[in-house]
Amino acid sequence: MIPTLRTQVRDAIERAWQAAVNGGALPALPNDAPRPAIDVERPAEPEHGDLSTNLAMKLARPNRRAPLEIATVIAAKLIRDKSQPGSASPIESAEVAAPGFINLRLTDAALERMIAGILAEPASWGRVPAARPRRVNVEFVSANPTGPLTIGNARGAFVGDLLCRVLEAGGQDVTREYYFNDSGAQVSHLGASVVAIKAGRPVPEEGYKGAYVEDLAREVPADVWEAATRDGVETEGAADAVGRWAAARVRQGIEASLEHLGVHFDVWTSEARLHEEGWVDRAIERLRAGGHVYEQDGALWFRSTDFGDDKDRVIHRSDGRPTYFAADIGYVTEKFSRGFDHLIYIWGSDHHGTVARMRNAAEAMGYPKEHVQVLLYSWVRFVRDGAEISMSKRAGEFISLDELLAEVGVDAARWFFASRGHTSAIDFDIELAKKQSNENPVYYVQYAHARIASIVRKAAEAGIVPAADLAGALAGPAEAALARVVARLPEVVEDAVVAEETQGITAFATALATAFHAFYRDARVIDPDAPDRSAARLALARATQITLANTLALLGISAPESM
RNA sequence: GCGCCCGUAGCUCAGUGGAUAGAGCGUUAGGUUGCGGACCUAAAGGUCGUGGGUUCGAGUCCCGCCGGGCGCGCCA
Repeated sequence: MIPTLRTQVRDAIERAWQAAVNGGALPALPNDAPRPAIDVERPAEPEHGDLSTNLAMKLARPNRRAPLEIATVIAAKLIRDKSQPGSASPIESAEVAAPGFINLRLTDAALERMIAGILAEPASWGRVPAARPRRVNVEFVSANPTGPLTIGNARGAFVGDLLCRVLEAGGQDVTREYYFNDSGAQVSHLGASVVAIKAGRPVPEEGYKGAYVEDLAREVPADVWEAATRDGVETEGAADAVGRWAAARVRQGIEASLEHLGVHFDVWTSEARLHEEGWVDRAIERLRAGGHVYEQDGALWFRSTDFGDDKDRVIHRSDGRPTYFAADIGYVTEKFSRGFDHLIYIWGSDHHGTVARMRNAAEAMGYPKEHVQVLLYSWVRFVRDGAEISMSKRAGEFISLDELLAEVGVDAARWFFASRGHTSAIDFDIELAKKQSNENPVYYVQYAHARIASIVRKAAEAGIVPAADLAGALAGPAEAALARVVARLPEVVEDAVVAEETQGITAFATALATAFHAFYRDARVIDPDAPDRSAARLALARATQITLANTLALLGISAPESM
C-alpha cells in the first residue's frame, strides 16, 4: 500500500530538516525543546501550491532564527533531495513565502503512482491500516423495545454506524452492539397495555397507546395468551409474560428498521441476561473488594466522588432492587471479558450526567478509563414547515424512523447526518428535506458516479481500455486538477478517524464530484481520433469512479450506475 | 445556582492555531449543434453573539458577559 501523498511529503520534509541539521545549516534543537510535529496542509489558495508546511515558523523560537531563513534552508534541501538520482521524492518545487511558509508542488510521477495504485487495488483504496489494530465495541441506539424506533432515535443510529464505518476504514476490528431491557417496568407496562386491549379494557394510565400496541394485541399467539390466563382470566404475571413476548416482537421490528437503514448489529445484549448470568453481582463484588462501595440509608452506593464525580451513585435501592447503573457496571465487565480493547458508547447529550459514573466505575474495577469512551450527540429538532414536531412514544404520538425514510430516503438521510458534526444541535425540516431532495448534494455526488459509469460503458463499446502505463497521463491541466483531488481520499479518511467525525468525508465527496464535472467539461474522454489520450483519460475516470464509490460506501450510501 | 454542549452568509451547516473564512440550498446574470443539463461559469451576500487576554498569527486556545439546548433522582 502506497503511503498518502501527505505522508510522503512529511517524510521528505523530515529528511530535508535532518540533512540541514547534520550539515550544520540549521542548529539542532535544544535538549529541553519538544520536537515540533511537521504539519502538512492543503493551502486554500492554488498559488500556494499543492501542500504547505509551517515547520520553519515552529522552529523559529527554539532555533532562534528568522522563519524565512529557516524556510529557505529547508526548501533548498528539499529541491536537492529531489534532484538526487533515483529519488522518489514527491516534491516538484518548494517555494518560501512570508511569514515563513514552505509551499510545495507535487510531481506528476507521484500522482501517477497514486492513480495506478487505485486501479491496481480498488478495494483497499481509502482504507488506512492501523498501527495497532484494536478490537472496538461500539454500543448505540439501545432503545428499549417498547415501541418502534422513532425519528428521535435516528441520529444515534446514523452517528453510531458512521463511526463504525470510519473505524473499520481505519483498520479497527469493530463490533456493533445493541443493548436492550426486556424485563423492566416499561416492558411490563407494554404487556399490560396489550392485555388491556385484548380484554377490551382501556389502556392503563402508564401504558402505551400507539396504534402499534393494537397490532400487537391482534398478533399475540395462542400459546402465549393461554400461559398468561387461567380459565379466560388473566393471571398475576400476565402483563410480564405478554410483555416479554411483545418486547421480543417489537425488537424484531426494530432490527428490521435498522437493517433497512443499512445498520447491522453484530450483538444484541439483554439486560435481563446480564443479571441472570451474574455479571452484575460479580461486578459489584469486585467494587466491594476494592473498597469502592458503602451502605447508607439502606441503599448500596458507589464512591464515584473518589474518582472526581460530584456525588456518589446508588447501585442498589433501599428496597434492594438494582438501579440501571448496576446493570451498566456488570455490562462493562461482560464486554471486556469478550476481549475488547476499547468500548465506545453513543449516547444522546441528555445522558451526559451519567458519563462520569460509568467511566469511574470502570476505572474502579481496574479498566483504563481512556478505554471507556462516551460519544455524546446533540438533539435533533424535527420540524415540519417551521413548526417543531413534539413526540411521545407512550401517548403514541410520534413519527417512526420507517416513516421518515419512506419520505426522505435512506441515502439522503445518511448524507444529512454524515455532513454535520455530532455535537451540533441541528434542525431537520422534513418538508424541506423532501422538497430539496432533487437538489440534495448526495444526488450531485451520485450523479457524478453514474455519469462516469455511463462513460465507462460507452468506452467499452468503443473498444477503449484504460491505459496501463500512466506516465505522462496527468500532464494536461484538466487531468492534473482532477488527479489531485482523487489522490486525497486516504488523507480524508485518516482525518475522519482521528476526529471521529464524517463531515470531512461528505465535503470531500462533493469536492470530488465538482472536480469531475469540471474535468468532464474540459476533457473529452472518448475520442476515436486520439486513442492514447482516450485510454489515459479513461484510466483517470475509472480511478475517480472507484474513489466516489468507496467514499459513498464509507458513508453507507449507494453508488448508482445510472439514475 | 453549578456542570456539559452550542452561537459562522437570507436558510441548513462545514471550518486538525496559519495566508483573501467555505459548501449546499435560495437569489441574480449567463452557458450546450459533441461522452448523461440531476451539469457548468459568474455575481451579490459575513462586525465568525460580545468584551478582554495568550502569540509571529485566533472563527479555532484562556477568562468574563449575552443568548439558546441539555443535565444536576434510590427515573431510564
